[in-house]
Amino acid sequence: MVNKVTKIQDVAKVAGVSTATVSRALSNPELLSKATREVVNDAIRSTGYRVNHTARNLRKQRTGAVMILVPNLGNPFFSQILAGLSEVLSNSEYSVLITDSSERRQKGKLLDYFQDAQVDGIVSLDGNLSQEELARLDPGQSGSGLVFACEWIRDAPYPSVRSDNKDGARLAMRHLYALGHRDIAHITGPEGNVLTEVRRDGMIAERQNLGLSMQDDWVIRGDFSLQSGFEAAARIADMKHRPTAVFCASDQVAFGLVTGLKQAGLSVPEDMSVVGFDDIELAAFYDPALTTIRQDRHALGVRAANLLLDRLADPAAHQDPKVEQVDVSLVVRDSCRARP
Amino acid sequence: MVNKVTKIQDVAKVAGVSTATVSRALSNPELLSKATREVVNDAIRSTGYRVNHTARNLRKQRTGAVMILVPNLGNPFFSQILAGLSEVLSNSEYSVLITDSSERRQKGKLLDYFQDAQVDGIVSLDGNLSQEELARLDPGQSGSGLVFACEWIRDAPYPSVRSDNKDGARLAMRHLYALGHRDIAHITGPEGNVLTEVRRDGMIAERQNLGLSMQDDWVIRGDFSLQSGFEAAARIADMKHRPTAVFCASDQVAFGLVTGLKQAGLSVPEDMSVVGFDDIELAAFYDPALTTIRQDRHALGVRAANLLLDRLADPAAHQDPKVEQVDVSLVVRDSCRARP
DNA sequence: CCAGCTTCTGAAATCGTTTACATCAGCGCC
DNA sequence: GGCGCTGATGTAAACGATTTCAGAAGCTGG
Repeated sequence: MVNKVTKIQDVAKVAGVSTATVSRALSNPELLSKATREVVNDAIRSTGYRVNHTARNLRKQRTGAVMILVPNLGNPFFSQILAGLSEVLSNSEYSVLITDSSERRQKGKLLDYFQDAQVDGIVSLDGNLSQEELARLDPGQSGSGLVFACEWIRDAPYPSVRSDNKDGARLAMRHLYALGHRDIAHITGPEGNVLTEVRRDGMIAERQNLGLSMQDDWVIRGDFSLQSGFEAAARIADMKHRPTAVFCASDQVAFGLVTGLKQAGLSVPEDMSVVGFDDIELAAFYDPALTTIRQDRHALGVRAANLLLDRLADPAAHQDPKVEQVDVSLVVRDSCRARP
Repeated sequence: MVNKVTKIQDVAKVAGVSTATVSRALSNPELLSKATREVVNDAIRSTGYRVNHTARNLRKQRTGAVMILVPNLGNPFFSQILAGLSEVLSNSEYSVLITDSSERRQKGKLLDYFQDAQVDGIVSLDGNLSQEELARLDPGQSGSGLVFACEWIRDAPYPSVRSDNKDGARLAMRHLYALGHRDIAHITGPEGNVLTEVRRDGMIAERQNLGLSMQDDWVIRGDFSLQSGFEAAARIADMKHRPTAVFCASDQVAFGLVTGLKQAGLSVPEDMSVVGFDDIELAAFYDPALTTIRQDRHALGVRAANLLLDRLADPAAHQDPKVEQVDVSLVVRDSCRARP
């Protein structure tokens, strides 16, 4: 006894109108007279009718889906952004497809996937898309359906939402400076990443502002990971002119660093002050609780989603590649101490 | 100059065959003679044809999507499971919709969403679905498209993939016992959660096995969160007969506990041994590096995805609600010490 | 040489909507 | 009274695939 699902025909029959009228009741109620509208709505309720999105999308020549491109689904950093994105998008008429870009790239399948990507819009958290990849993503040269969040592509004409990373670097450096530190190292993100560059440049700029000198080996290549912070610790511990503070490009790096330093016999904050970046939840519960730059990742997601929805709703109106900047703030905890 | 997208008609014209033949070349190549097959394939290549999934799905009376129900997208614990799920599913013909169940429930929209959920299958990481919710999810009483991962619903006839939580509890207790601990506390997950119960029961069972006594207040209600571990620390520190070791229901709880104990003047592992559960990435880089029960979250995701795909491919063949158990293991690090 | 198979292909119906166009009634106005 | 306009509705053609059904061609065996 399969409960045949009701379609627009059935509703029309019950209401005693044509399918066109039912359709209009759904999408353009203002076209109908009050009377019919009510009859139809009653029929919809009584039949328990649900619109078939596949059919609607086919007819409307769209997919009803937006894709979110995440560099690495396994990285918890992104989960809050995803939550924000999903919060907005799932209340829209779009469904949300989440895809791990690094994993697909690894399999050489990303391009195929893009070519096939049948979505109305894309939010990319991945700022390392190649020209070729972009070309596939953006077939109609319009670019209106592509929005970046968190990361972005330098000099490319896509709208994006990002944290004020430069200000983050500035805040971190000022905080350390105010505590008396003059010899400050930096562990970067991975090369080629736009966040890496902006945070590094922000740090260098602020360093010059403050009139601080700079040793080349105080900028240490990392990749945002725990492991890279851990490895950097060994190098720092071995320096003969050792910095007294380290500004890390991510909280994970900072955690790895603290652990590594401790193994090398240096304790934080007594022997070394450490500032992170992100303020992931664990920062407050680490030992020592981590002083860091707070990024509002949820807001990043929410705003990117809205940006995309605006563009999809009216592609013409939003031609300019708007860049929205989200404020960051310094969260002072226990991983920094005044220089002795 | 809009590049009109090629449809099956165009391919047919180029290849000099009917659309039916092109369609067959795509879905049932074995029905065609070698010659036509090649002609059609060439035409497909030369036109750059991509099948329109919306049209295909409409005709095939399915949605081409599976939904993943995540209790909380903001919780990093789930991201590895998602990665595993997505790895398998995105290589299938299904696209993946990820939805935050708690967030929707909060808005009272989960039921609406389910009713409307036009998906072919569902993987739920949320074991707290109500009867009503289940009923909506499972309209065709077949249940064949619903699979649980990680969590599950007690006594409900749905297939699921889960870690061997009981064994995890056993391993943790044995480890502590072997180190000489006899007074062992437990911080649980949230009430009503099936993982909470299984781990707690596993601990109690093993405690009896080992002939250990038990103080009521040694089982402390938590909720898997950092905060709850932190709060538990205060209670433990205040006990007059204080345990010498704590088995925590999650790594996050363990982190919060360690931080809280330290604030109370107790250090880990010197004054208290601590075992976590999950082995999230940070466990290795915490201070002290956390001894914990490793769950293979990626495998959980991969196997749940395959379970679902099997069922979708052949609903009849897989009627029994199969339960797959994934092994866990003890990872010994630095947060436990032999009892003095 | 023809009946009866196979094997391959094409014509056309179909999936469930939306929407361009046609129709028709009612109304105001000269 | 006839004309044009507006507002409300219906008819039927899309949207782009899959699939049923039937027919054509090629074989086999008697």
